[in-house]
Order: sequence, then C-alpha cells, then structure tokens
Amino acid sequence: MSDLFQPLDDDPAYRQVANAIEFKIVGRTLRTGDALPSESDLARQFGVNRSTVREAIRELEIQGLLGRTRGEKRLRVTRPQSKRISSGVSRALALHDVTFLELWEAMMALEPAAAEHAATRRTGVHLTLLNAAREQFIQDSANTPVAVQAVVNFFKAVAEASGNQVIALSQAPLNALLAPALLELIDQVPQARARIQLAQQRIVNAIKLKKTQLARTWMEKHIRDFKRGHELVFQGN
Amino acid sequence: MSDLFQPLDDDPAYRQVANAIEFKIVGRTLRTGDALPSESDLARQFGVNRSTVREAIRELEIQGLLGRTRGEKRLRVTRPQSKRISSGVSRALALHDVTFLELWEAMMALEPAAAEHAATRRTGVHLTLLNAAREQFIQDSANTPVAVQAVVNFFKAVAEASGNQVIALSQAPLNALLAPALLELIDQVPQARARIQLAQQRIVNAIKLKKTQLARTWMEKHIRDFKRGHELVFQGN
DNA sequence: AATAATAGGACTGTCCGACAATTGTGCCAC
DNA sequence: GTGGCACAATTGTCGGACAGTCCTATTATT
Repeated sequence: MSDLFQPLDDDPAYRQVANAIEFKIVGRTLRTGDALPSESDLARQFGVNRSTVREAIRELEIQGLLGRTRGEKRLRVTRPQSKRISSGVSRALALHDVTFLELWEAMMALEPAAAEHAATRRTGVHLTLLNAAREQFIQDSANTPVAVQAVVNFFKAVAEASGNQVIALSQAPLNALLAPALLELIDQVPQARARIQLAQQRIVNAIKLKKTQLARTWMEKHIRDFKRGHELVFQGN
Repeated sequence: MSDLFQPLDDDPAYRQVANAIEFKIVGRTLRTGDALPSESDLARQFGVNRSTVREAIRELEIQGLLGRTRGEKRLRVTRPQSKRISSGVSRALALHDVTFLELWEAMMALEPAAAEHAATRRTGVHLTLLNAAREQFIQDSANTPVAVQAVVNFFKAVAEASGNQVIALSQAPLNALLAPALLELIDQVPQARARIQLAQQRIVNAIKLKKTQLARTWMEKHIRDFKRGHELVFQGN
C-alpha cells in the first residue's frame, strides 16, 4: 500500500513565500488588480532576504498570477491569461511527442462542441472575429504561414464564441500543435485551401444563423478533413 | 490597423537567460535527464550574476522543464508532468470563476471521447486502475471526500486508458474543478451514490469488452446525470 | 490658475561577496 | 569490490550596493 511515513517536505524558503502569496491570491484576500507590496516590504514581512522574495514572485509571475502592464514598475495581481497558460501546455505536449492522431482526436472532441455552443451564444463581436479570420485566410492563402495562422485564429475565434472559458482554455493549447502539422498539409495537399475555405464558410454561416447542430456537423466534417489530408501527406505509413 | 512600431521588448536579463535555456531544452540540445550545469557555471557562461541565473531557472523549474528528484542537488532536464501542468490550469480556471455549466459542457465534450478511445486501447493495467477507482468508490462512498476523490480517480483512469496524451492532459484540469462541485452534489442528492456506482460499472464493462460506442454512450449518460444532480441541488435557479 | 519643468523618493533589475548545509567524488583501508 | 572519510562542489540564503526608471509633490513658467 502506501508508506507509513510521507517524506517530510522541508520546502526552501522561496517556495514557502510563493505558496503564502499564492494562498492569499487564490483566497481572494489579494484581489485582481491589487498592487503587491514592494519587494523590500515583502522581504521584511516574511523575514527573508529580498533575493529570496524575488525568486518567489518569479514563480507567481510565470504562472500568470502576478503581472505588470507595460512600463509599470510594481507588480499587481492578475488573472492568468489563457495565452500564458496554453503556451505552457502546448510546450509540454510537444515535449511529450504527441502524434497527429492524438491531436486530431482531441480536436474532434473539442471543436465540434465549441462550434455548437458558439452557435448558441455568439455575439456580433464574435461574428466579426470569425469573419476576420476567414477573410485573412482567403486573402493570404498563398502565403502559407499566414494562412496557417488564419486557420488557428479561426479555431480560436470559434472557441471564444462558445462563451465557455473551460472549452476555450482547453482548446487553446491545441492550436500551437496544429500549426506545424498544418504547415505541411496545406502545401502538400492541392485541394486543402479550397476545402478549408468552404468549411469555414459553412461553419460561420451555421453559427451566424444559430443552427447548433449544423455548426457541430460542419465542424466535424472540417476536422475529419484534416485527418484525410494528413493521411494523404503520409500515405504509405 | 496595426501600429507602425511594435513596443520594443527589452526583456530583463533573467528572462533572456530563461528563454535561452528553454530554447536548448525544447530544441533537444539539452535532453531529458541531462544535468544542468551548476548555477555558477551558467552565470559565467551567460555573463550574469548567479542571482540572475537563479531567477531564470526558477521559471523553468516551475514550468516543469527542470526538476530534481528528492534529495538531489543538481537540477536535471525533465519533461513536464501532467500533474504540474494541470494544477496551473485548474487554478487559472478557478480564478476565472467558471460556472458549473461551463465545466459540464467541457466534460461532455472530453469524457465520452476519452471513454470511446479507452475502449479501443485499454490494456490490462488500465482495467486494474479503473476497477481500483470503482471499488474505492464503493468501499468509501460513506466518506464523502474520499468518494469524491474516487470519482475523480475514475475519470483520470479513463483518460489515461484512452492512450491519448492530449485528451488526458486536457481532461486533467477539469478534475480539480469537478471535486468541489461533486462534494455538494453527492451529499445532497440521495440517489447520487447509487447512480454513480451503476454508471461506473457500465462504463468499465463497456471498456473491458472494447465496445467503443457503448462506452461513449454510458459515459454521456453518466455526465448528463451530473447536470441533473446539480440542477436538483440548485433547483429554482 | 493652468501647465510645464524639476527634484526627491521609492522600486526594480542587477551585481558582488559571503557562509552554512548538503551533496558529489576521489582516495584509502580492508 | 565495499565501506568510510575527507575534501571539493553546489545550493539556499543573506547582507549590502548602485544605476536606471517611475511616481509624486513642489517649484517655475506662461
């Protein structure tokens, strides 16, 4: 079973300081927007050296719990932005050598759901963003990297339009993984550009008309297409 | 449109150092398991002070790119473990005040997919884990916190059995959010325990028999039940 | 009076040097 | 080869220091 004793964790001071501050933030004692005391002040309060405090706040800054707006000196409490979070997750996934199939299955689970909810909850702003991504793809489809970015932006826009932060945050890391795969696919499959363009149009239209099932279905077909394209690129494997 | 000039980013030294090291890790120049040079050595190489290096490696340590096994002094390159990643994401979500509905929709997207793939790819080990979680729930269903943990373990086991790291890593943060919601639900809905137990049994059975569609369906019903239970608890809203 | 310039004060980013505690290592005895 | 021991290397933490930048209140200017 389990050991009789837990290894006693004698965390270094910088970690304890970090935990203490994190506790206050998560417990909302320190609220979003509040400015953190100065480093020297914290050092005094915790009774540790300023260097130690700095290592601690570095942790929280990385996790997105603390941040500062450009050109501002003092740190304030912030809510982790999806961008910061998702980049960490996608890097983790990249380091774990995820396969295209794994990515595809995850997209197949999330994107149609996102599209469905987007069709229910999208606002005018969302439609604008969706169309912007779609038009970017049409405009720059010759420039492959830009086109890939446009596809990613499209998925991001759908996820945001879903009005569901959990889905959006779960979906975000997938985009970073999708980009490199798409880069090859889009160049090596002749019909890819036309199919993507058509799919996006159908999806946006369904979302616009609030046809939830249709949005889901078109999105499913769209994602399925990626797999077909990928198989074409790697035919024989 | 966009501004003519980007704000020039004059990243502080510790961030540049962190990026430089991260680059080597992601680019596999530094490979998993390799020991990092000592702090003093890094300071010399980068031409900065050791304190600066320390702030930099703190970043990477937090992100799970560096770590050390208990009682080891030197840092080594590690691959981010899902536990570390997911805790960050769930905290972010918690700070964003996600609603039960958002969580539920995300589960509704991910868990049935996980169950379906689990039915295809599960190994004997996975079945053992699934049954362990199931039995824990049966055994300790009177002890609410333990029961909740057992439910979480069950979902985790399904996600792992799916053989899809992306789905597993996307699903992990949801568990931390599910727990508190479940804590109330399980106590206030009389039939909750029996229904969860039955659902788990059906799901495990389908996974065991490799009935993919059945696994998905039972999981869907299982998740739907959570929503019904939640509505019972908050009836009137 | 309204606005612009300026002088301090407060902080952050970075550096230097230091020391105890702990871990890694090479050498020696057995 | 194994165990043990002394010594080197390394980390965690501390104190102090200083330049550059931001904030603020005061002073000078129109």
